[in-house]
Amino acid sequence: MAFKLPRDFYRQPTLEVAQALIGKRFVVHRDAGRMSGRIVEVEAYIGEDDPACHARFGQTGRNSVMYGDGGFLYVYFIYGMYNMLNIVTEKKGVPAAVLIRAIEPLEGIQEMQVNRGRADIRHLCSGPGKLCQAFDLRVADTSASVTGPMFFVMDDGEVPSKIVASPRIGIRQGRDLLWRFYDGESKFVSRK
DNA sequence: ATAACGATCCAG
DNA sequence: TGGATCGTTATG
Repeated sequence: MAFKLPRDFYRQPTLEVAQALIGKRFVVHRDAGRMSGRIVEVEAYIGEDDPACHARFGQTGRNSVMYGDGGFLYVYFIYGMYNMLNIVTEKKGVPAAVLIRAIEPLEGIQEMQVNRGRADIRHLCSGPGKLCQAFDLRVADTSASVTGPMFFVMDDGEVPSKIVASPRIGIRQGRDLLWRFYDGESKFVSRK
């Protein structure tokens, strides 16, 4: 019954995609092996009018993938040392994405522990910078398809019992919007 | 050409 | 609670 989410899934309105991603399984296949985990926390960034979205200054060299079709990765570098994983949403021409903020590790935990330099499973992917380090996601992965053999998201039938909405974290503008969503039952979110 | 700052994390 | 650390963007 498990199936890979098709590109049409990501073409839906961003707020719908964001909430629907909670409980889904993010999978990465590399030569090193397979890693996966359950998405438990996300944030939506939508359009040039969203003051916290990277598209607020219009199309630039960094954010151009956000203007393309949904279902592709947007990984960017921030604070001089961290990467952030986003999945582009909406149809071509609408700049929007979902930031993956926290994941419950399921497969490839040993490799994640090596990549993170930490053993505690709760500290492997409980934050957007942490999960990129755990999965070894880099800016070079930007524009890769999230419906391909290397990166994809699975619906494996698990359904979160309750999804909580809150303001987005770490931004200065746009705090009035409740565009952060997380699994209220999960112990793997970045914070409550 | 330059300066300010950011969708963070960790140690102390 | 502050420091690390550097690419991106705006401004002159």
